[in-house]
Amino acid sequence: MSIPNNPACQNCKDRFSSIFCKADHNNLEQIDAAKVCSAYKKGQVIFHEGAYPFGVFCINDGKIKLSHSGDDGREQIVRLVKAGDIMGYKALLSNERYTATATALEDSSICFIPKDLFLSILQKDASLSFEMMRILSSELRKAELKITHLAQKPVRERLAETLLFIRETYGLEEDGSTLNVRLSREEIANLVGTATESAIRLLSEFKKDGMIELDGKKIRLLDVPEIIRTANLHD
Amino acid sequence: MSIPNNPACQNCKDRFSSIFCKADHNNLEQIDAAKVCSAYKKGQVIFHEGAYPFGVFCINDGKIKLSHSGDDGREQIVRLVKAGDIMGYKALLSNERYTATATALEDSSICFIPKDLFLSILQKDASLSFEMMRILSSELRKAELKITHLAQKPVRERLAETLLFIRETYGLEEDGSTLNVRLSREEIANLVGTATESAIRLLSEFKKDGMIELDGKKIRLLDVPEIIRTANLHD
DNA sequence: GGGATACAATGACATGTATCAAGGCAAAAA
DNA sequence: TTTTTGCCTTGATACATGTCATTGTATCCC
Repeated sequence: MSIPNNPACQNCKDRFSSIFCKADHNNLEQIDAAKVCSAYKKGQVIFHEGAYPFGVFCINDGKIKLSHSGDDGREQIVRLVKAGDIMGYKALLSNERYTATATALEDSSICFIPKDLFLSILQKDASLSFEMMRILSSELRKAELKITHLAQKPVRERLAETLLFIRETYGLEEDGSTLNVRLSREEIANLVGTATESAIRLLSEFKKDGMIELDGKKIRLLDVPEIIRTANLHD
Repeated sequence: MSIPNNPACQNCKDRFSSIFCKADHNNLEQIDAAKVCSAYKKGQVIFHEGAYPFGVFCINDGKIKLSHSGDDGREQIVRLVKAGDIMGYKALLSNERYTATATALEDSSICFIPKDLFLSILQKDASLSFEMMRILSSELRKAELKITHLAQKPVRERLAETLLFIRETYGLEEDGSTLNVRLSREEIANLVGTATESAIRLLSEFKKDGMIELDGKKIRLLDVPEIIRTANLHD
């Protein structure tokens, strides 16, 4: 299933960028003592839509997708998660079941922090809870923007926007142009909110127009300014 | 512009349902002393997308829409606000400009709470900030569900869903079937995320099918179970 | 290696929805 | 009243996009 290995939070390479960077030192020690870190293989599910949350997950290393599954079974990816991010907090805070499924996009190392501890520290540590609010606000802002674009922009623009979003989230490889994640065409489509075939067709167009280069699941962004123009980003 | 009238928070009819129901009594007194309550006419803008926030707004009475304006000028309604709700907190917490415009759907009475006071109380009052997180989580959950539905459901289903959403938010009139708000066809379309003409056409269909009754801007829900079925709600 | 399986790509087609245009109706203004 | 204005409504049309079907192409496993 998953191999535990417990790196100390105090040495976590993301301790300065994650939500816990603002946390009190004592609290960080408590978290470190209680957390359990596990390894997940690519494709493995960390938690399932509909299940009850027992804590939050903090990504030590790897990449995760969070997705809803619609009535017809098609999935909609609602968030991409990277090292240093936490996930599963929404269900925990609103005391409801998970509304999304978390799946590893590559082999990942993920820490689990028990519910009670996380909530009690949130009660005590004002700067941590403030940081939590900042994260929630920012996610909400992104979600509302996505709603507007889904309602108003054609697929072509949304695909271009999605490529830029992936770059922002996961960055580029050493060559400075290849997106640093491998997604299937279907996953890209589920991120854009369109049919797989449409995503494929438009990616081919983008390639023909010299905006991108395709090599299997590798995507190189050749002409970012043109992609930005295609995305029609004035917002 | 707007006529100030300052009802005491301690007697506010929504003090038990709003976010402040969990707030400490001392803090509530502070808020009461600092807040400014104003009256807004229907159609009046409370704050504008792109402006900097100086505080949060708490609805004393009335109904408000929060909307993004897309690139082409078309608006997308992202939230409906009612008495007891607060708005403008997202921009405040993430320390950014407003991403939406707030417009009164009817004559409303709205209190303004200055930024510094709100933030400082949020720092001190753990249960208030916890309540704030609950609200944010819940809004985020709704937004993500909307994203999935926009991406996957046809307009017909989304319109049915929107009618149910309006009922949930603003409730019904005394007759037990008329939606307790007057929205233009354009506003309904901007809530659904479709063209005005499409919304009109589908409303006519719903009427023909006996699900609803239309009388100007009044909408009566005649057959709620059938509307639920049309909305295809299994989620 | 060679079959099997999953994924990618492309074409043909159907259709939901947006867009454009024109007319109707009702409330407000002159 | 008549005019004006703002919405609502309906029809005709075009187009983007989803769906279905087929072939090609890697990748995995026995």
